Amino acid sequence: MKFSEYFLPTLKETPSDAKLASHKLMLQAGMIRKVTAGVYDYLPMGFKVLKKVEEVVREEMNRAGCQEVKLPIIQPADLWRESRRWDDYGDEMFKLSDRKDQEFALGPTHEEIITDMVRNELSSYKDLPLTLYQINDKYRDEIRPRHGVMRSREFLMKDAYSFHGSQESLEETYRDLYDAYARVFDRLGLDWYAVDAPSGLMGGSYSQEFIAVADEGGEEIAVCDECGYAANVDIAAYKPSEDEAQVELKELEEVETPGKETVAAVADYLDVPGQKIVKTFIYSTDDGYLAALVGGNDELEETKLSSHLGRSDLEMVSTESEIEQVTGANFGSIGPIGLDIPIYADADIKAMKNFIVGANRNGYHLKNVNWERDLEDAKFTDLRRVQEGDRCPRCGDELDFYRGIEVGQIFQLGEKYSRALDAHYQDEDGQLKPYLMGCYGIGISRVIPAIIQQNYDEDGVKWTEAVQPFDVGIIVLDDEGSDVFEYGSYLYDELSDRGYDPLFDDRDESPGVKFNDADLIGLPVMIIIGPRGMKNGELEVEFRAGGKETVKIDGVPRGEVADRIGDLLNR
RNA sequence: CGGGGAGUGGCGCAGCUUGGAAGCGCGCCUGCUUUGGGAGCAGGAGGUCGCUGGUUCAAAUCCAGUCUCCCCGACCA
Repeated sequence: MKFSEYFLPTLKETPSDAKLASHKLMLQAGMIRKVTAGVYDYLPMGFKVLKKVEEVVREEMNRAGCQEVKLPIIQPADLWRESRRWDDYGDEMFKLSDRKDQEFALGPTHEEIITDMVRNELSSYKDLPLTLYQINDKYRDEIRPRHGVMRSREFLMKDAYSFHGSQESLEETYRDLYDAYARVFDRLGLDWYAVDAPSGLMGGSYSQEFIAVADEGGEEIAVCDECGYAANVDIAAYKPSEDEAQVELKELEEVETPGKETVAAVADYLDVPGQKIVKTFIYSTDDGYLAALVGGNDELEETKLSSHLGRSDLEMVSTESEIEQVTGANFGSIGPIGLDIPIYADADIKAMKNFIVGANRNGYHLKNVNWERDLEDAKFTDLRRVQEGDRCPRCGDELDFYRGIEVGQIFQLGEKYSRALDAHYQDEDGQLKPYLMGCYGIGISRVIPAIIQQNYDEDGVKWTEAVQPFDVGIIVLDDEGSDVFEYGSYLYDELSDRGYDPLFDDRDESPGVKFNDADLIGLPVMIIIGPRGMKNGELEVEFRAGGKETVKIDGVPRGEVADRIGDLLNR
């Protein structure tokens, strides 16, 4: 490609509304332009990179035995009503209607569509298993789109769906797809972790996310380097504390704590460590109230509570009047003792003795509370968020915490959609059974900012080999008609003929502009041909990753120079 | 949805407090000079000041409403 003919509008100044490096660089390097919040144009170079990501994914999906299809973006509301997700997905969906007032959605995902497609065709166990995938735009009316194509409302996703007659088959495909994903992200050059994940709106039993490590990422994960345990912090488990040594159980005692409404204030007032206090949260459900208890310095993880209880109707009681009605006290003094509601306590505080809770009487707390005597009905389970210093639930080694960008997620969905959509097959005994399903997504468009976020410097992008938009740049530092330009022109043709993808910077621009653009757009190698080098009988080859080579051209046949450059490109 | 901020040539911004000729830098066009890390000189094109209404002799500027966008948070790939 000749730069002068390529639609590659680089920006000297960085757009003010971009904060993240990947967002800035994609705009500056002329890859994307914003159309409206969360919706972007891909310019030629951006699109080229996008297609490279897509191709890596497609190759690995095909290799894993998946078949590519193309499903519609416009989807009828009826299908979504059938799966009951029309309301569950809610405002997250772009909804529209046609001239007859028929309702539709722009597909945020395709479980309904694909299940509908196969339900009339896969009628025998002999047809299973089957895995289909597509690479297609998805639409989600994000609450807050941000960081360019990192979180946008229209985005390109690879989504695959598998159908099975047995859990074993589902698990086998799940493992195969896991392996395929590992190959994809390795090939793309990402530094990534696969972590246990909540399955959210998709439903299902087991799910893992693929997280590209980046400090600016929106996901937080806990990882054990010792045994390989890795989980999204929303569900990450920890190893509970050991029982405190034999301690005498002291007498329960009500103490005055006037106006002390926070853990810190109470701890300070009573001169005890904050962790000695147990926090109480009251939740309402369709079937009444319940209490959740965590340590004073811990954070209740609602995801854990709701998945432990297996219910999605949890709502934390957050108005003064309601909390008073349930406990008889205001927020600063609520506690579990004397409440006639189920009590769930975090496993980590089970070992505590003689601790402190609110007295359910304004301005008072209870000291020397003990489970076996005062709260014998409390049920213990993992309820709190993991935190710095926690130990691995499997091996006890200390957990490491990272932030990252979610680039993929795989789910064992089970029967959720096949049941809802009445999608059955007949097994060997002639029994009608719903398929077991899995689904597997990769955020193709999000992979690009993830790669950039892991590979850039102050000058611009440093592409990984799998997605680099060009193999090499040819920078000529003289105008058309000069020997310099002519030599560059020759190398451009020659390298193209040899199967490389060069960008020939033939623009009438000053050297500084050309060098800076080359760095910005991430040309992995620059071949620099200028009058100065020409005079010395040489040209320079400069690597984006660092390092420089000089190639002698004086008296050397051009073909040999091209050979030499080819060697340098291949190393 | 809560909190903060911004809408002025393609991009980045000033002007608004105190109403009175729409400016600056970059980019763009023409010509000449330049050419190894974002060149110089000269000339030029380009703007419904987000939108609607109001106040006023006069509104980018004051008032009211409205739309859009950005940042932080709760949600999600």
